[in-house]
Amino acid sequence: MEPTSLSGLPSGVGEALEAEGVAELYPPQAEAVEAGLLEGENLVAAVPTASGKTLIAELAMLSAIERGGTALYIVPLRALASEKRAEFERFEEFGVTVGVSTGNYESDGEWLATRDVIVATSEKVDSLIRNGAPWIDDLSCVVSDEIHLVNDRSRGPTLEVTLAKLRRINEGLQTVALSATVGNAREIADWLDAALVDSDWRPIDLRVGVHANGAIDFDDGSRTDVPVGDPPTDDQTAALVDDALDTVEDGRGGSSLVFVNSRRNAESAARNLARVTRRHLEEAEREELDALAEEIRSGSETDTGESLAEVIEAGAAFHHAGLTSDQRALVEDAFRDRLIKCICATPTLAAGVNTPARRVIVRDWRRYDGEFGGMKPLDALEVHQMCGRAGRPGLDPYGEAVLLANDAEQSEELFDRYVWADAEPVRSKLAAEPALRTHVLATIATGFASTREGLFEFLANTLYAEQADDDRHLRSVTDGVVEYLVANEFLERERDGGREALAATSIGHTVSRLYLDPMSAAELIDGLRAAGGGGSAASDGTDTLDADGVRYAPSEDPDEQADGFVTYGRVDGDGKGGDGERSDDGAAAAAAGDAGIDLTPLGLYHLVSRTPDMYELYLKSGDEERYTQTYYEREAELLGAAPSEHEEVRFEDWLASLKTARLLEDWATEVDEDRIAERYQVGPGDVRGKVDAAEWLLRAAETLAREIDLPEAAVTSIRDARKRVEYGVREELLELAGVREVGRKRARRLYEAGIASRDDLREADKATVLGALRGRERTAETILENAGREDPSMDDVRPDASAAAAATAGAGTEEDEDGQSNLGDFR
DNA sequence: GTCAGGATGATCTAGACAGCATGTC
DNA sequence: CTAGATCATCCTGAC
Repeated sequence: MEPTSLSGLPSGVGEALEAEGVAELYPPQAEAVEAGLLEGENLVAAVPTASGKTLIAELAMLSAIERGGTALYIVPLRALASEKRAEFERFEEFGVTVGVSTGNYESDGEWLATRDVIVATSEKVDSLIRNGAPWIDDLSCVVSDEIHLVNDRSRGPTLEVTLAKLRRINEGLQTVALSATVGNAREIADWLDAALVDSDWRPIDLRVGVHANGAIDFDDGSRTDVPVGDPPTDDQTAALVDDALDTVEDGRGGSSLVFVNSRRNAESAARNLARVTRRHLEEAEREELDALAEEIRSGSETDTGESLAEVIEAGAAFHHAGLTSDQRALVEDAFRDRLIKCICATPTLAAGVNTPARRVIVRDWRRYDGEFGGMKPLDALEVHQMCGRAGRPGLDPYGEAVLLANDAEQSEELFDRYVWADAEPVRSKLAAEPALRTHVLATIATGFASTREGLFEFLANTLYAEQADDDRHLRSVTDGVVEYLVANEFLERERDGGREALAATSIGHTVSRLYLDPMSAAELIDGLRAAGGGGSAASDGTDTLDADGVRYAPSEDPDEQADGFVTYGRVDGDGKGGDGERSDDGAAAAAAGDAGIDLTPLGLYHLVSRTPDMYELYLKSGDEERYTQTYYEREAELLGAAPSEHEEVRFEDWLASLKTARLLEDWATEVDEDRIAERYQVGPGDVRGKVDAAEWLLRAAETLAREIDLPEAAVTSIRDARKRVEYGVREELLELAGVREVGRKRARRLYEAGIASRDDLREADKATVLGALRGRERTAETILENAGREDPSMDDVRPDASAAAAATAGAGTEEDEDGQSNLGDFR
């Protein structure tokens, strides 16, 4: 089937595809077309990675657009959204417009409505539905990429529910779902009332094998010797990477992708393999790599950045979530450009953007899992996804995926478990409390259901219902969740004649729209109420707003306390307990004495850190004592009642949150990034992640504080705390850091040079500004312009030396808690 | 006295979505 | 409490 013979596409598209090199549709693509893809039929395509799934999606969307409709493309990761946008934009010459909507990158809402194709993450789509984005109603085609992720415990249910909602809103909606090859594609197709294309076909051959005893046994029966024992390739991985580099096509050796099970392993393996890749570099490559390393170093002065730079110089790299998104993108691009010869990665890369390699090496096939209680073998699906990264279209005659085994016995096990095995079936994870908590609330708040029965009727459209023998379990979890939501006043029961109806309260609507886990919202509300809505921190002493003794204790309705599950996270008592005394029974004494607890940044950071929407920091050895100590010292700042120290698990969580809060506080007091990374033993990417999450949650907290009528001073405290994490500065720099192009470092330099505000920037002596900015004229001009200065030009201005000196001295203004380790600190 | 190298014990463990306001493909 | 790799530390034995 040739692309030009397809009907129903915008004119010229067929020819354009042909020009791209699509002479003939791949068999699965042709099968999809025969199943009515171009006529709006539903379709599930379960095919291997890189076998033309994207074209299937494109054909569906283009034909929908040709019929006058619009399409939505749902991706699992933000990084994939931009990748897909770039891909789809090649159809702009046919008048097809593309827009993206994700959490951190949003095209204007109205503008989006004019796009033909919108790319969004599943959470964003869910959020858009909750917030009533009008264009959702007008969609004619939805494509869901990587739909096997409904199997994911934490994020799968959202995709499942979102698809159910989209299909409910618009009965005629064409649904196209793309999946990896899974055990039960038929079931997914049945759920979506779709035709099924289930195929193992690939455009590039993939050979999968197991390496043991110096040779790879491939699934096609062939065997390749790759001896081990010749330093510096004296381990399996190194030997295989070396071997791949020896197979030269068009002048360059084959690249490898190594999957390992921890960040530490990724970094140490990269160091090890750098010795191998280094020997395969040419002079020109060496220079380019040096430039890349330099870019990494200038981007983030952390240990992680430094060790990444070091291995990059040798043509290797590691890749995991501790890297910033910049660092990751840089590594991915350089690998695609064939400059980096080998990446050692955690599973970030298996599900992420497209980074094919000549050879994939699955070094570790077990990973620690706390719930499982030990090292758990990876799912076959996961390993298949990794292996699917082997084979670069147009470069490799075939891809090779190699699993590593210690001996013949293990080799056999790996063949059975992964090489010959089919991927596991996808199972809905919807019937779990955390998932239902948020989706039940949203379902009612957005009017998809208004009674208990209505809820079940809606949930019958999910994959869970398709798979479950009966819905008793789902019903019982749902009932429990409804109780929880009612007890926390997110939902209320109404008598409507004889029937009992469910409706979202005003707060419930807010929580749904904020996209918060209701449990996070409950935690935030309880914490804020327990604080008594005191004025802002000692900064200005205006505590007048709570002078009337207003205390925001929770309601004392005894019914609410009947069930531990229902009242989880609520604060008992009347808020008149002793002065911040710790309560040993978990009740009472939440609020402090007469002055009320101020909302300090640390208190707020701790509050947001203990919500389920914040990923927990791990307590390492020694942390338990360290943060117990911190807890005693700063107990008065923390909001709400601490769990008793005897409740070990909950108390540990409390300390872990305190650790996160301290990290955020460090960030908000201008502690250097590398210092933070070292102190908490995290990567720069983790710091950014924590800061982003805190920013988001504090914004939500601000809205909730208004909703529950806390005094304006409390709202202001929250906003200031939020801005301080957002910019990473102390209070006095908030205004400066709000100026575009002024970050935490420049703000501090300007401040030390005597410039403290936007007005100062407009009025200040230019020589001072230039001096503070270390003589960078372009930067200084841009900043002055952004601050609204009439005459930003720096022509003929010479930097003021004393300002430069002050700025430099001020750059080290961080608190030092290590004390003796820093004798040079004269402050 | 020193140092290589083995035995023992301690330590640690993947990932990443959302809001909102601006400026950017 | 579960597992396994890695790393720090201590110990041994050879010189």
